[in-house]
Amino acid sequence: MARATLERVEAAALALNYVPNRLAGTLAGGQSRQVAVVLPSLSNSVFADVLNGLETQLEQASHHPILGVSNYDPLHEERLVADLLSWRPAGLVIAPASSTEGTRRMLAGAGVPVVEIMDIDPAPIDMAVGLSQHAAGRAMAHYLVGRGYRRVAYVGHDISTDPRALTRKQGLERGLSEAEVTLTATVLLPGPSSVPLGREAVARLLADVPPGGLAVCFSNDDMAVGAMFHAMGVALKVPDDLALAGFNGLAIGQALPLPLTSVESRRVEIGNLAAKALLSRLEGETVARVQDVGFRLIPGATT
Amino acid sequence: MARATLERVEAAALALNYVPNRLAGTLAGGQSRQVAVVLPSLSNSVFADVLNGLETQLEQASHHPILGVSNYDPLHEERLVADLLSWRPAGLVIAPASSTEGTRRMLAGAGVPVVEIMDIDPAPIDMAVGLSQHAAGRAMAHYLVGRGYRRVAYVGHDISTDPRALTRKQGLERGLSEAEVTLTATVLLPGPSSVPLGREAVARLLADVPPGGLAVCFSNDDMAVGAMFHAMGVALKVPDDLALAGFNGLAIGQALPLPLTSVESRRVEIGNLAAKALLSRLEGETVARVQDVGFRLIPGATT
DNA sequence: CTGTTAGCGCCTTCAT
DNA sequence: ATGAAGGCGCTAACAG
Repeated sequence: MARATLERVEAAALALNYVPNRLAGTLAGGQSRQVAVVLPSLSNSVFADVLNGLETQLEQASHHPILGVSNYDPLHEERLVADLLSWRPAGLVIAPASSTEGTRRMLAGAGVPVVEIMDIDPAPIDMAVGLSQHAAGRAMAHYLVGRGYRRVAYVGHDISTDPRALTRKQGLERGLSEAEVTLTATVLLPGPSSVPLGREAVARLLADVPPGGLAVCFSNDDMAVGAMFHAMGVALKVPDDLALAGFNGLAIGQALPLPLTSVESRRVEIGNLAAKALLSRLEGETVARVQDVGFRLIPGATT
Repeated sequence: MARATLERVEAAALALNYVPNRLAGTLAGGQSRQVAVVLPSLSNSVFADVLNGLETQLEQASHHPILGVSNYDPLHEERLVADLLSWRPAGLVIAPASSTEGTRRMLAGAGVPVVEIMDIDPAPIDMAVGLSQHAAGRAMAHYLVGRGYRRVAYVGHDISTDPRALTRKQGLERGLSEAEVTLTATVLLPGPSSVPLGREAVARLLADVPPGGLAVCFSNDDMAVGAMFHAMGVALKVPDDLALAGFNGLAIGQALPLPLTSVESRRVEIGNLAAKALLSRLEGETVARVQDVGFRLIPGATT
C-alpha cells in the first residue's frame, strides 16, 4: 500500500474510533493477551495488593487480567476456573482456596502457563510464586520464644477455608513445640479478617484467658490492630500486659503509635513476579518452577 | 440427538476437560459476558471494595471483569479504554480520572452500555452510579460548623489528579463559606492516600498552624487515622485540642478507640448497582441514567 | 425439531 | 511486495 493511502486509512481509523477486534485476532491464532486471575477474596487488602502488582506488570505487556473471586469456596473456584478458561487466556494466576481435584485437573491440562501464588510449600502444578507460609509461622514462634514468651495464644478468622492461614498456624505451633511450648488458647471467628473482628476476638479470648505475659498471634495485621484498639479501650498495657503479633506487615500496623510486630509478606512483589513469570514463559523463556520472595520478621514494639 | 448419545458426549466433554471457546462464541454473535472495568487505583481500599461489589454481581450472571488501572493518568486511561474495548466487552464500568476528550468519544461511541461510577455530579455519558461528592463535602462543612468549629483545615493526598477528592474539597469550602468560614490551611502531599501519609501531613500542618479548636478534614479515612496516631504520639487530645474528620467511613476509622467522624460512601453498593444497571440494560430493560446511592454523615467522637 | 450452512474479523499461508 | 483464500470454533438463520 502506498504511504499516502496508509495514512488516509489510519486517519479514517482514528476518526471512526476503529479498534481492532481482539476476539477475532485471538481466534485466528494470535496470542490472547488476557490472563485469568483467580483470587479467594477482595475484602482482604492483601489480595488487592497482589492484584495491583499483577495488573501493573501485565499492562506493561498490553495484557489484562480477567478476574474471578472464589470467596474461599472450592466449588466456586472450580466453576470460575472453567469460566475463565473458556476465554482462552494466555495464562492463569491463582491464589488457591483448597482447590478440588477437578480444579487441579483443569489447571494441569489448560495448556497455558499457570502460576500459583502466595504459598510455595505445596508442589506447584506448573509454577509458584510466594513465600513459605509454614516457615513464616515458625519464624514468629521462634521470635516470640526468644523474647521470653511462654504463653502464646492464636486468634484468627475462619481458618478452615483459608489454607495459607492454616499453614501459618501450623508453622507457629511447630516452632513453639520446638521450644516445648503449646498454644494456650485458640479463638477462631467466622468471616473475613478485619479490624472489628480482631477486636471482638481478642475480647472473647481475654474472657477466658488472663493477660499478663500473654502473647497473641493473629492471622492478619488488621485483626491485631483491632486487638490493639481493644487493649486501649480497656487500659491494658501493650506489650507488658498483652503482647500482640500480626501477619503481613500492613501499613496500618506499622503506623500505630506502637509499631506492630509482624511478618512482611511483599504482596505487590508477588503480583509483579507472578506476572513476569507468566509473560517470560509466553516468550518461550525458561522460568524457575518455584520463586520464593521470602519474608521478613518485623520486630515491633507490641511484643 | 438421542438421549444416550447426548450423555456420552457430555461424559466425553467432562473427561477431556472440554471448555467451549467463548472467543468464537462471542465473535459469532453471542453476548460477550466480559465487562471492562477501569479504575484509577487499587492501592486505595475504596476501589477494591467497588471492584468486589462489581465482581460479585457480574459473576452471578456469568460475566467477568477485565480490569484496567489508570493510576489517575488521563492518557493512560485513554489507552486502557481502547485496549479493553478491543475485547468487545458487553459493557464498560469506569471510575473516571479526569478523562480526555478522546476517552469520552470512545465511551460515547462504544456501542455498549457505559456506567460511570463514584460521582454523580457531572452529566453522565450513558449511566452513572454513585453519590454527589460535592454534597458530601458540603454536608461535612455544615456538620463541623454546627458543632461550633470556626477554624477548619484540609489535608489531602494529591488532589490535582483525583477529581472526586477535589469535588469534595470544593463542596467543603462551599459549605464553609455559607457560614462565612474559610479554610485556615491546606496541606496536600503527593502520592496515594494512606495512613503514613496522613500522619506526615498532619505533622506538617501543625508545624504551621496551632491546634486548639482546630478541625482538620482529610481526603480519606486512612489519612485521618494517621493523624490520630500522630496525635496520640504527641499527646494531643482529640477532639479537644484537635478535631479530625475523614471520608469514606472505612472500617479502620470506626474501629478506633474514638470512632472517626466521617462520611459513609457505600462503595460495595456502588459496585453492585453499577453491575446491575449494566446487566439490566443488556437485558433490554430501561435503567435510570443516574442512580444516587447517597451518603451518610457519621458523627464520630473525633469532632 | 434436527441438520446444514454461512459468516463473525482477523491471521496465516500460499499464489501471483 | 501485494492479494486471495482458508480456517480459527462457534452462533444464527435457514432448510428439510
